[in-house]
Amino acid sequence: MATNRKMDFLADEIVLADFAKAIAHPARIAILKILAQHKSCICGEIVEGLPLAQATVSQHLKELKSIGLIKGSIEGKTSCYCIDWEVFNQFVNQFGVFAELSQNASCQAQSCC
Amino acid sequence: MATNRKMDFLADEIVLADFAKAIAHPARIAILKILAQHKSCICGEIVEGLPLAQATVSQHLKELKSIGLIKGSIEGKTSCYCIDWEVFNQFVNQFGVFAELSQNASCQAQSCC
DNA sequence: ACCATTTATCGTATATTTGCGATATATAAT
DNA sequence: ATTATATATCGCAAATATACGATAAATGGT
Repeated sequence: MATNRKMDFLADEIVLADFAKAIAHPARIAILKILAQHKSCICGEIVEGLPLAQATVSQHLKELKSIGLIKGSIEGKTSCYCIDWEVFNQFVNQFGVFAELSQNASCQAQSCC
Repeated sequence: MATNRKMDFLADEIVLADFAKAIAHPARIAILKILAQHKSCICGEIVEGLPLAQATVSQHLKELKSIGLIKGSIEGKTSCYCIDWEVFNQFVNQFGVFAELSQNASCQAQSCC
């Protein structure tokens, strides 16, 4: 059981779900907020700002980076991260899909809800 | 290990993460798309439209309902679901938080990324 | 060269999510 | 009342995600 059915869905559904999954944790939301506030690269400050161990924060950063929401680069002894706003906005705009579908809907009946 | 640190975060971070989690699965994205297209209550048609067993779809519907993204009501022999657009839009608007933080940021340095 | 600092990765324990068959429940039709 | 249909819930197996100590790797300072 619990065989992975992910690939039985449409590509854009998977993409949007993966984006949602990337931000589906308060720590990752908090990281994005910190990065947005600083607008540039801080490093161990992210660890300081979160109630989690360094290893855990590093793991969350990796996840955000792997989906492209943040960029990272090594600056000497430290690592710098920042939000890739282009990618971020691209994802957020995806939510417009639902409103579009809603407007094009042929059946407008509102029978029960 | 893996003790739940969720409550160590801010309320709005938890709320946004929970919303993201609710849509962090292609099946639930697909369900929302179907509901948006029909704009009203369909029932077993959701099961028909997905590559998953009825029990599994019912579980996904329950998750979307529990967070308030969809509403459901029983219509005789069938169940009807539809998107709660008020709640949906409320959540989507939350993403504006990041852009706001970014604009208010005192440190605008873009040293590395 | 040695040490302190910073960050990434590994290994592992635990928690949560996902998927589905089986079954319960509720209604409609006969 | 019996049966068929539609949906929800239960119980469990498998898959993923989360958290963190330990440790590795890389750099800068002495």
